[in-house]
Amino acid sequence: MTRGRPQEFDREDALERAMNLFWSCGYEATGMQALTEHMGISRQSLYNTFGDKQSLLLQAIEYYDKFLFKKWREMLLTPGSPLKGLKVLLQFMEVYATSDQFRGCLFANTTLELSHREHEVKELLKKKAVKSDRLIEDTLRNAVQKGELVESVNARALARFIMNNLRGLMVTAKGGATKAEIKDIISSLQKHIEQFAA
Amino acid sequence: MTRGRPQEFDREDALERAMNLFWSCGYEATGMQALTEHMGISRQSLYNTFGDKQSLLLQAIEYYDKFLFKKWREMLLTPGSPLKGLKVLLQFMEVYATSDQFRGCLFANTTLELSHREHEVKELLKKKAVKSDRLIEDTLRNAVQKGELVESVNARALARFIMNNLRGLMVTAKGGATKAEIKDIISSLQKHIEQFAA
DNA sequence: ACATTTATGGAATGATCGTTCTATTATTAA
DNA sequence: TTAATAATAGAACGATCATTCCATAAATGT
Repeated sequence: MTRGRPQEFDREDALERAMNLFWSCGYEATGMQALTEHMGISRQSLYNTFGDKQSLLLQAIEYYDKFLFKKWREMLLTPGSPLKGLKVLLQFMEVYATSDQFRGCLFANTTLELSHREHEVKELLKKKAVKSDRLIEDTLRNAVQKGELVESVNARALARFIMNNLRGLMVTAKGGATKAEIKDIISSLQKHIEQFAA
Repeated sequence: MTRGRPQEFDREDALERAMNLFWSCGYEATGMQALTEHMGISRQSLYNTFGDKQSLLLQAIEYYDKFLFKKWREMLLTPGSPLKGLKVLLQFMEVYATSDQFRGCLFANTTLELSHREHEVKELLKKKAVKSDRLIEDTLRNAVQKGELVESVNARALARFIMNNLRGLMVTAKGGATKAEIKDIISSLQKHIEQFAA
């Protein structure tokens, strides 16, 4: 069917590298030259495969989405108990926020940098934010169903509250907060959730 | 004493305009040409008075600090009761986060955009973050002293938790959250605080 | 009058930006 | 072989970036 020379580089690999550069440096600070070098492909191949810079960012965000939610789902599901899964996630966020390799969240970074002037980017990020909220909300509903949380809990509001705290953590941690500060925040959030334990 | 032509423009006015531009557009997206136009002074005057772009940003952040904490202190103090003052502040943040003129927080915006590569900027922003935490912490201690909060409350941890939520709100709101989402978050935060009411 | 400081406008710097074009080579399917 | 697709390198695009230099005019204190 298809004719012509096949693609040599792995599209996913190149995209992952682009994602990492956007994640580490931000959108404006990441130049096309740095991208080609870090992705290991030529300028033409980049434009042919991913389009212009903004289009590449959108695809990098989608890749980050896949990458992130896979990890989140693993943490939320594997412990068997939804509430324990949530604690694993929060514990992981604490470790990440206090690590030397911390570079925030690509969603949060890009939201603050671009959402006010790039409508297409904003729309995509809005969907991802809703998706995050839903994932936590579903986890909370599972916890209610398994009798781990009281039925009177407002799962949607609590999920939004938790996600708001995680977004805040991305700012607090990037601002150079100490480990003690991060621990205080996660600990407070844990206790807030335990309030609704059955 | 001083000889020569006196400065014609008002330094504070020009700085406020610079702050507003950085606040609305971000650091990288704000060009020197846009700054001179919006500040109403010539390029030379800008460099003579404020130094280079990064130096101008640092001064704009200081101006924002003055501007912000003055407003916060007013809200926290005027109602007479520390706890009521805190509620006024949270209510104000809810209104701001759901307004059409919302443009986030200059501290948060700049933290995510620059703190990972501009050490001097990061240091300054770290100080402002600590200052915010302290302001809330002091308010909470006043509330304890006035018998509005139980003595067992960990004022420092709670202050950090509140500030983390406000930072999160700056991301959540910029991501295009609905008014219902913002209300859920502020409402949850209010209830969390009321937990410690005496 | 004189020295000093500021303001203004224009030109120029060198660098980098994202993007496109051209030309050449390589690898596939028909 | 031929047509089609992809890879690479290099040049060039026009635009914008932050910054500096220059020349000139205006307003001050001594």
